[in-house]
Amino acid sequence: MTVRLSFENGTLRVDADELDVEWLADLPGVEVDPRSGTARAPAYRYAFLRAVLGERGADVDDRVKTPASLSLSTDYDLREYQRDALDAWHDAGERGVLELPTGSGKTVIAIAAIVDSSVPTLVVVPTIDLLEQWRRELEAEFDVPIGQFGGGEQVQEAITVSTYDSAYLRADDVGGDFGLVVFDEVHHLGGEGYQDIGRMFTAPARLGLTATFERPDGAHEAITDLVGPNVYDVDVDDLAGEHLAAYDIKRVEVDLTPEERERYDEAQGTFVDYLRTSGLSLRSGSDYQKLVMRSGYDPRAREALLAKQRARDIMLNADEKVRELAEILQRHREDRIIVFTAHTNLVYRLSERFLIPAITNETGAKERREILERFREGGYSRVVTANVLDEGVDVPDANVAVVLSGSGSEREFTQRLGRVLRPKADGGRAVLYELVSAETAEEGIASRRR
DNA sequence: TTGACTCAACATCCTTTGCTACAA
DNA sequence: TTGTAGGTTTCCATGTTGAGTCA
Repeated sequence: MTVRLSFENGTLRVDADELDVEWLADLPGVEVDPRSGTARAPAYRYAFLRAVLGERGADVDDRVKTPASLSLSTDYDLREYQRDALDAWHDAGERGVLELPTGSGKTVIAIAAIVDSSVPTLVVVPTIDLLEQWRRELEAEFDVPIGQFGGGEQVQEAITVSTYDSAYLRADDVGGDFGLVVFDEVHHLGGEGYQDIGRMFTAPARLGLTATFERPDGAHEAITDLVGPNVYDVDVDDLAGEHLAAYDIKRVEVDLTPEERERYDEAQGTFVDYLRTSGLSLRSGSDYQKLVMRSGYDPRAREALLAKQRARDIMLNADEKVRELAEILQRHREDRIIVFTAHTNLVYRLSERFLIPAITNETGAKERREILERFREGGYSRVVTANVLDEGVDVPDANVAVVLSGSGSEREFTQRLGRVLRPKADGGRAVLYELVSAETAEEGIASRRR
């Protein structure tokens, strides 16, 4: 029996000369369409299916484009932990996720992996900014043209960098063309739509890079299926002091003003009252999701959610935080500071009050570049931002971070901390201030992210 | 080529103690 | 008796991004 494998529209088509439908359907992951009689499997099962067919003694007529090998080399000298991470990935059969802190040189490891594999490679990244950074790195490192999907360009080369969005749009087409896919910030692959990217490529070798693999919604399990398990992780604290700056986290509790306290208690009370009287218990994010759905048809649920929103606004944007920030700015006159908030309104308030340049999603690309450039050169020593600079942007190094407000996300916190961890020329310590409104739900939020 | 716009997608959003029906 | 799963169906608000369209 000869089995033919081919890539077709993001799936793997499985044909046999004497069409034995039952035999085909018995292959793991293969489904037979009863009308057309064609058998298909998700593209990412390609390597696995080849192995199974081999075990079952079938002849395989493999028409998936076999990626030609490239001749690549690199001058990079890997640090010990980078070498260990790469070895762990090889030992896992070139499938898996490396969890390393921001600034630990994930790109370098990926480049070494590309050299070791020397097959056509797609690098998938979440933002245009990262697309450009990767492209520059790869062009500097390799003597071959680098392709690009995204940011207004659609050029395929043996080594191509793509945004997640473009990879999703092109997967139908090019899903069979690569031997290795590198997913930068691989936690994004857990998004419902993005998971398809992992499914629609045949690449047997897969490398995921992230600073925080686990997702609160559990979708890292899907990533494990698509890319491989977490095969290596190193913690910030393992590298701090040597490869990253040593740091301190200082938590500062502030009180609400009497007027804020009154409004907070009233709003939070409305929310808690609703929970008590509706018999709804909130133990997980999905419970909260139920509440949101309920708010679609239950006016009391809607009012409860709006009240919760008001309570959040009050505690996250408390006046006393602004006063505390003034002191911190005074104390760190000579330092380079990034201030983070959860809401853009507060960003603009702080920007006006302290004359600090602001960056939010509303800041155009050109202005954003200019501000960051001046920050890099020292013209500005402070920047205030909401979530824009959390990830996927090349932010010049600072040594003080002030988290005025944030979410309970461990990922967000890790990324913000990462912004001050580049090793300091003078060997100095970095510091992160975390401002928390006392006796509010923010205390819970703050402990969740740590 | 650029800028302004729209659109779809993604992420976070939650809290400590309880009701009800059903299966083991 | 004890333990466990649980429903309604597309979703309150805010922040952010990339792609696409059009002038």
